[in-house]
Amino acid sequence: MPELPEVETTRRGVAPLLAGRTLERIEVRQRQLRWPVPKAVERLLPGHRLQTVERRGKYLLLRFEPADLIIHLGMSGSLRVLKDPPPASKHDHVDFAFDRATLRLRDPRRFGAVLLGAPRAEAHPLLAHLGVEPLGPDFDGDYLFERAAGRRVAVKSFLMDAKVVVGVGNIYASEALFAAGIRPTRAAGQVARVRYRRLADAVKATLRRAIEVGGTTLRDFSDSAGRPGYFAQSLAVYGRAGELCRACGSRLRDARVGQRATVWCPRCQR
DNA sequence: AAATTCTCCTGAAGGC
DNA sequence: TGCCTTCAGGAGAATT
Repeated sequence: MPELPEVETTRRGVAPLLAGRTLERIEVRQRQLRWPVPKAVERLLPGHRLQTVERRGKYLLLRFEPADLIIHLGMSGSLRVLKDPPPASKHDHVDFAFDRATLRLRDPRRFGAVLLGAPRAEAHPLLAHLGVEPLGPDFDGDYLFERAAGRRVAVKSFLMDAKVVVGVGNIYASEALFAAGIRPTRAAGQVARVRYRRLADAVKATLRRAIEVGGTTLRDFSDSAGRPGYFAQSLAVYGRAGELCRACGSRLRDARVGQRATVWCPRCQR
């Protein structure tokens, strides 16, 4: 599923191909995504040039002069740039036809979103109160420690709270907590400052490494091949419940934490 | 205010 | 082989 690294990979794939191009028309085949695709998208954007493609958390922001196009990939969304788009298949919900290529949104589960930020995405209610960027300068252990003060929610849920820090989904939260030696179920307010420093470093390292690996999907970005299961081979705990810890050999435990599948090593993580 | 539960959707996986 | 059930999951909304 698209996490921050895959969204960033998508951004890096789309930007050089489409920035500066003119959006000629939009075809919405399925308007009912997470929220209905606003008609204003089709009304305001065609005829305008795409200025930049940016990212805020897991939201992609396509900046046009009149307004920003906001795209979220949800769980199963993907974007492709197609020079010569084949006929749309069942889950190809929206096409953005630019002068040289078409940006096509595919999203089988329809948890994704296409929205309009008018005039700018930052003002949109969904983005206005987001937490800090995990790879930005404001995210560090001290920040986490201060935000966690008094919180009794599990540290994993805390780390996945977009009002705290954006873009850390289930996979990376699980992996970063393992790397930092912190048990996911521990109350957020019961984690020491020094351990939050390790956690913040682990989040950054994990995301950066995944973005690097995600770069391999860049190369075949505009062809129609499915994307590879990047990063999967280097996962220490996610999806490995019942298997043995690669660090100490203990059997990995699992439970649901905040409605999310969670795996940890009972020996390495306290 | 904070924490928990519910909700959207479809494909994959498991059970029989 | 096939049908039915369960589950996964991002994250806002609703509820406690």
